[in-house]
Amino acid sequence: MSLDPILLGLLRKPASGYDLKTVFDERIHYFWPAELSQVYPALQRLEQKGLLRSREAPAKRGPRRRVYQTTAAGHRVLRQWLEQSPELGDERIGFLAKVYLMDELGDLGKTLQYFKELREILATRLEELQAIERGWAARDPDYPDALSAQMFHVLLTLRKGLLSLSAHVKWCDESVGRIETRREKEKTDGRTVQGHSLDTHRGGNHRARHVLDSRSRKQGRPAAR
Amino acid sequence: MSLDPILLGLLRKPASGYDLKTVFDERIHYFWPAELSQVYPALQRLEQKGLLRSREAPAKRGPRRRVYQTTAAGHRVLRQWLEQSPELGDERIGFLAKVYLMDELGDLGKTLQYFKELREILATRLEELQAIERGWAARDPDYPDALSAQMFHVLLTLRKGLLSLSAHVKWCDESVGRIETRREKEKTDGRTVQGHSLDTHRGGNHRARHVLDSRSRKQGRPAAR
DNA sequence: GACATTTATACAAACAGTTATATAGTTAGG
DNA sequence: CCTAACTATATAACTGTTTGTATAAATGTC
Repeated sequence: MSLDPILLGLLRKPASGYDLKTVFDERIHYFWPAELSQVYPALQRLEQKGLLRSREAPAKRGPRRRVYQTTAAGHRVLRQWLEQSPELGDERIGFLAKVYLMDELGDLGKTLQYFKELREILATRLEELQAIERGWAARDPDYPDALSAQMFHVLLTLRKGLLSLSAHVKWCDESVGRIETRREKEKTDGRTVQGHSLDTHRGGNHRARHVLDSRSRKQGRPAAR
Repeated sequence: MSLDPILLGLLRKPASGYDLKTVFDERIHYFWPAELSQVYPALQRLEQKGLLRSREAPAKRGPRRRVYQTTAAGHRVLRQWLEQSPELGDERIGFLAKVYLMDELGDLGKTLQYFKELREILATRLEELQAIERGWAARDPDYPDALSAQMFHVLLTLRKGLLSLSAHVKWCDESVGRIETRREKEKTDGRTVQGHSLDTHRGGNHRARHVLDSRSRKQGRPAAR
């Protein structure tokens, strides 16, 4: 998927490209970041397709504003997208890729440091979301009841962030523990722990195999994602 | 970041583009999917830069193979990348974007159905990872001790997947519960729950504001990611 | 009045990734 | 012997995203 359906969803109420960028940076960036240079051409493209309409709007300060809004056709496209079944999509998780390859450094101390830094970054974002939740609760004695349909759906996304980030922080803590234990053992064992080859978990191959050894492709291919 | 450092990491042992695609589809795709049509040009580019070297290799079956391997320069670049501090990166979570906008459908039943389907997809992937972990444990009485440095790092990434997916499944279950409760209330209240506007959580504005109303930009911008 | 900041739009260039297609030798089954 | 499936490489066309730059009006402040 692309930015387009998100723009159609946000433009149920009129807004300029600049307004949209504000919203992306305040709320949406947690699950879909966007740059102005991506938003403006997208708005023009969607208007050409008839999914948005625009008008000049009086600018209180600064240059003239162009304000966009979703058309009936746009709403149809949006609903069509919303009714499709969920897909996991192709996540690219850079910080995990690094951990996967970090044995290259041959220094568990570096891995440990990496996890400690990562934990701080994740904990900071977690606190950010917790502050939002506390804010809602503080202002609304009935929270989390009596929310509008819109806010109810926003709450569901917020909960995802909270649960997900908590799990990530726990993972970091667990990893720090595992690394420290392993380092202890390295010292006691005289720093020559070699253990099993990477192939061990792939079945009892007598012929030593590297991670990259090729085998049946089709079987290994991921299912529909 | 891009595919490049991952290729440098995997090519510490020689492999062809085809071999690499196998590895991506078997192991790496959980955090970094890649297509052959992306791998081949990348290998050529990295060889031109002197980070990889290649040679023709005898093909046991099929056409001639070109086998790549990381050079000393490539290892330096890889280590440089590995030593950089972790970054969260720009995750794009399509299934969350949908939930965020799903109030458009005006039908909580659709949202409920969506979460039930999502739960199944996530639970299936979770079981996939649990099976891998069980496989390791079954074949190795000492598991998770006595792993090679490489396998230890792979274990850390596996644990991330397990904790992360568990949290996602719990989020789905929690959401299903919230939605069912809310639907009950809708019936009892005579299907006219309006609740608060979306602005409520943003502070006590007397002047009604929409999500998309523009406000100070710089403050709202996300910090370094 | 000079300068920085904010609001606002736009486009070019580069980078990253996906989909589709072409090619061709090898192996296994019917 | 034919064909399907597998192994293997390659490229073109496209889509999506990021980075950098140009422009310009209005506001605030030293």
